[in-house]
Amino acid sequence: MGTSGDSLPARQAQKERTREAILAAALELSQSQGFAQLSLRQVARQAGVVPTAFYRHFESMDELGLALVEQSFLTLRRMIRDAQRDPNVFVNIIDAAAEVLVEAVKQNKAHFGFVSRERVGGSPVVRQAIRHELDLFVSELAVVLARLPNIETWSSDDVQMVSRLFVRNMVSNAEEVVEMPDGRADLEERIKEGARRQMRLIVLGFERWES
Amino acid sequence: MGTSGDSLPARQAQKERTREAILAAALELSQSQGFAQLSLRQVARQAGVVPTAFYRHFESMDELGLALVEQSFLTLRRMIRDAQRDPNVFVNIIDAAAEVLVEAVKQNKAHFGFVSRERVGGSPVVRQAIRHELDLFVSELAVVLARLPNIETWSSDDVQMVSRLFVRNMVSNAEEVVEMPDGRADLEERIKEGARRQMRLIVLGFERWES
DNA sequence: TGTACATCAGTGAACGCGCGTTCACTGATGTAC
DNA sequence: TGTACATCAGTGAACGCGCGTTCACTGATGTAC
Repeated sequence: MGTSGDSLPARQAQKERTREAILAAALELSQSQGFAQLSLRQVARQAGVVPTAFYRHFESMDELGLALVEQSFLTLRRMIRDAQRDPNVFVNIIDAAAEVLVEAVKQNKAHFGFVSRERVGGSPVVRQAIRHELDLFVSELAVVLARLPNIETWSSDDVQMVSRLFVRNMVSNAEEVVEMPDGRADLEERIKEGARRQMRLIVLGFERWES
Repeated sequence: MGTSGDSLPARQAQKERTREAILAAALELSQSQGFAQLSLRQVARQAGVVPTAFYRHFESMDELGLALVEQSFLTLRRMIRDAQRDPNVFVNIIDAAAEVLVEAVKQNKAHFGFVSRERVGGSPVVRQAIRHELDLFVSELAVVLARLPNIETWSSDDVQMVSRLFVRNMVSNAEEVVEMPDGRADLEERIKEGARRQMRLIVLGFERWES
């Protein structure tokens, strides 16, 4: 079960390539129109394939949507994993997190845009899948946060709530980065500064709260 | 130019009623499907009118969407005006705000849901109109906040930023209330408590920040 | 290696359907005298 | 008040179009011998 193109029988490899083309086509088109507004035929056209070929890969547009949710959260988790390895995290976790967030979103606008758009605007099935993944993600982030020096003494309820706030702000900031016109370094810096402030606020507020 | 049904010529009054029926139909249908997914014919059907009659009132679905944006922000502004008159505001502004927010959203799920959904998922025209209204709203709220005892000494930049955070959290909390199943008083209380905490956090954090 | 058959990803024609928009219309409401 | 005409909100038929889905198909890839 190789991940991509390693020594599969030619037929399976080609099928895999078409599947990727369909996913990429849908992701690309959904950036301007929103996934929920896409038609099966539009996606097939963009993927360079006849509409009926779509059914060899997905039962319906909803199923394709779920595959994109999965893809998007893989991207998101990779971002967190990379961030944890970044040595700057040990110097100043908040500055590093703001930096990583903005950079990762910039480089994966399609996936982050997909999540933030379809989280509220998508079909019921897709919307629910995203909410579920985000809930999971809040819990996963809570585990990471719980190990941090400033936070390790907090109650697990408080950590969960901070995690929820962080994720909520992450989503909001990702929305802003996605909407950001290209080449506006000033806007980018403002968003980063905003993200830093918000995180500091949350941590400061909670410390004082507890004391 | 009476607002509703007061002594207009019968024909105009009837036209106004049909217009309201179209707006109500679109708002209702958009709760399950999202406004961007609605067709003109669906809206006309739900409004009890033939598709061509739609054009007597709106040039296109986009124009109807803009009318709904306008309606929704009238609702939002009414909420803020009522909240300012509420005597509890002088006792504990944060608790009062959380209470008013949840109650107002509960009673206007359709409008708040419309804004939170179409803010990211709508057509470009509608999306931009909502962003513009929200920006205006941040500035308006900043004026209100600037007069509050705890805040009156802050710089206007800081007030603007706090206003932005409040509005962002308001939108997030409104989303949660809209998604809340009916009759779950426990969930409602949790959302309220969350909103109170977030507002306290923001204010506490900012106070400490400035000191 | 070569042959005969099986598999199956992608094709292309066809279908019925709801869509947005046009057009000429109808008949109740409004206006002038 | 009554009549003759104007206005115009809503009607209903018609159009061409893109849609999702079905079906029988093709031809390259895979397998058995």
